[in-house]
Amino acid sequence: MDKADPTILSLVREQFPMITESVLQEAIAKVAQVRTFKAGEIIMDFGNYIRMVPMVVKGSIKVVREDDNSEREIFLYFLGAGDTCSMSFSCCMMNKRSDIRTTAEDDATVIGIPIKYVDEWMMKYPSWKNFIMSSYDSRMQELVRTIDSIAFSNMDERLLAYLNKKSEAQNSKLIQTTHQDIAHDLNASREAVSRLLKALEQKGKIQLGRNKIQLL
DNA sequence: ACATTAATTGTGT
DNA sequence: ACACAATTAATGT
Repeated sequence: MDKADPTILSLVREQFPMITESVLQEAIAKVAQVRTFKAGEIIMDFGNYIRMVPMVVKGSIKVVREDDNSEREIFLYFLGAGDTCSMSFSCCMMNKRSDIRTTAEDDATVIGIPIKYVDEWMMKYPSWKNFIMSSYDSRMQELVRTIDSIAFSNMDERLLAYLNKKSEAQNSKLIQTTHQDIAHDLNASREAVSRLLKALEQKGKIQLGRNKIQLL
């Protein structure tokens, strides 16, 4: 057995206070791997098998779904520090390929838990089970809200919700992105996004600049 | 500092 | 959605 990595141990204590049992903290530090991704890098793609369940330590990660046939992509949600990827549970438990793609928004750091432990610890450690369940629950609620906004909201509300989530994920009111990228995430045309953004600017909700959007 | 070019954003149909 | 105009940032001279 390897010994517990002190770096991982302190990361777990800092970012995942929900995990209380120190035996579990040490178990994580023994088996987990730290992985870093540069901004824009693809972490998980469609069709990939999941080997690890990631726990996000730093940066933010964008989760998107691609339509079966074409190149159309649609934004699902962001993961930030302290979050974990609920999709990866269902995938790795069922030993199924990934239905989603995840990319690093910023430079991101995750600690990966090999799937065999994810399962094993469910029985062994109550706080692990609790952690998994509650993050599953909150992700589920967030997904429902996303579906609502796609199904029932106008584009301008969707756009505003997207901007807010992005800002929250990055802990910054200043968003660095292009209209084209937003349009891609929302599965809309770039012109429509530009026009809606300008309308939002005139309502005093945001301030536009090249490659940046300031939330007010 | 100025000109050139590429990328991003704005507008009319 | 398309075509093109205008603006801004980056790069070279």
